Amino acid sequence: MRVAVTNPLVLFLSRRDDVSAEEIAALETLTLNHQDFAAGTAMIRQGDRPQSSILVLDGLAARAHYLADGKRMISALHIPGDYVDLHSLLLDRMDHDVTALTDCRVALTAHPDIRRVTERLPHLGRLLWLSTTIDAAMHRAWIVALGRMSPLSHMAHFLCEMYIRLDIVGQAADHSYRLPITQIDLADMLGLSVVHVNRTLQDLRATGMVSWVGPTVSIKDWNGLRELGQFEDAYLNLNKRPR
Amino acid sequence: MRVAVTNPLVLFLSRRDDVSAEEIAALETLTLNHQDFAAGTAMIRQGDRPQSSILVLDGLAARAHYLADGKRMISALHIPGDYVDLHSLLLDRMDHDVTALTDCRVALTAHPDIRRVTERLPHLGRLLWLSTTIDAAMHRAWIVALGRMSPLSHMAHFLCEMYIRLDIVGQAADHSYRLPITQIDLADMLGLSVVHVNRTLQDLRATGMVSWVGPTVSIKDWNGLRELGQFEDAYLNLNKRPR
DNA sequence: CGCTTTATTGACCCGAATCAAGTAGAGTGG
DNA sequence: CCACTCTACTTGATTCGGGTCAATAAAGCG
Repeated sequence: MRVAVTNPLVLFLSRRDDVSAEEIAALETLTLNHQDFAAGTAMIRQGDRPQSSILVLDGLAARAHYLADGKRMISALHIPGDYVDLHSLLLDRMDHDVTALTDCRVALTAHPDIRRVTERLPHLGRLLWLSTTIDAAMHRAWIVALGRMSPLSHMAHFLCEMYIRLDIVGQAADHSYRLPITQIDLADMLGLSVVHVNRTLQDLRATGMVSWVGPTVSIKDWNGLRELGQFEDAYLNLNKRPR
Repeated sequence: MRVAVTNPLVLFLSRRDDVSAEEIAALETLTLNHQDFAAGTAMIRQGDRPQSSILVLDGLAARAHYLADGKRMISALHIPGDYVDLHSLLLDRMDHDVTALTDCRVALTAHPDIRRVTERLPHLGRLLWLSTTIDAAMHRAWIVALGRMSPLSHMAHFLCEMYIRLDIVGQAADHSYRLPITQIDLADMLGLSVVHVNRTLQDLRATGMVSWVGPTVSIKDWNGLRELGQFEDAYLNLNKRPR
């Protein structure tokens, strides 16, 4: 029996810098402890003080914030290869929930182990640091889209981002990928009402640039969608270079 | 003549963990190289590949993103003690400008020097990593406010955040601080039009919770403002503990 | 003291929220 | 196998928050 598919975190990091065999081995050891979460369940809750960090191996997870009046906002969507809460290694308490939007398989990585690895392999430490700064860059892109883009452009931007990110970890092909999320989830990512998301999605489909049937997104006109969403991939740091 | 006021970065870090004398010395050495920027000038531009990172010593700096149609969005406001672009140590190219909103004095810290320090003093390295994860946490708080809060609450949240952050680095007293920014800048941080910012500001003043005269913000009713802005300071990681 | 930038106000309009109702699927169980 | 239920999706009507446009007042500032 073959060893499990390549660790998606290795794919994520390898896209940005060379990852040595020793570093890969360290990551494999770090991510041995798997766990499953059913769609809709919370992996971590606001206020928790986790002793380990969660790496998504399969499925989609979201960072969810709840307001006093019950409103929800999703500040990030995480895919396989994403370290959802690596920052909890350094942070005090979780300032948000992490929720499984679909059934998820994750790896739990104990904080002391991570710390040990980063001290033994400083370059790998920097790569992990890098992954949290890419998170921050994605946050900024979302801020810009929330603050200054039309819903239509925002949605286009979101679909572009998801394509690139999923492609890197081998979950997209031919400008097409699975995105099994509800319009409710999407509304909470775009900061819109569900009704308006539905209408915006219809407008987007009407452009012919994208089809989104069931869980499958297919980008028919990549350049058009990129332009509509003013999507520049620079913030995802896709260049392979020494870090 | 006395040595310059304590490095605000040391204040920032000391609030979150003990910083040893050796670490402070290393930071002082790192931040010797000062430079001034006039209000309105760009310290770094989108697309740049900086060889050093900027620490704000005095003044206010913003991360500014420009869209195709000329719209501007500010994704973060930085104050003394903030490492504006520490992430450029790891990232490829700047995905945004860094602009001086007021006259600024900064320290330029060369990337090789930072790298060397973090390898020699891993704990200090983690503290710097921590500062970038706090940036990310602030980004998330802004995302939530942009997506799901009313302009009035958003503004209240913003003023609460600024008070806490400025207080930590000794730039606030008695719930009062200097915030010499224009309503134009504020509009680009809140994702609103200038006109609406002006009106919202009047509404906020009308609550009596805040006065903002000239450059001076005075919070008259901290608890009221906190509640209005649903401000929870957890995301700023104000607990001093081992990191 | 002009000149430019910022702050303020009013009129008008449009985009997005809200409210309400109905449709379509996917399970579930009798 | 079909009624029942739950959730997600869709559509229409209405309301309202916030944008846009335009004009004026008030600061800064060279």
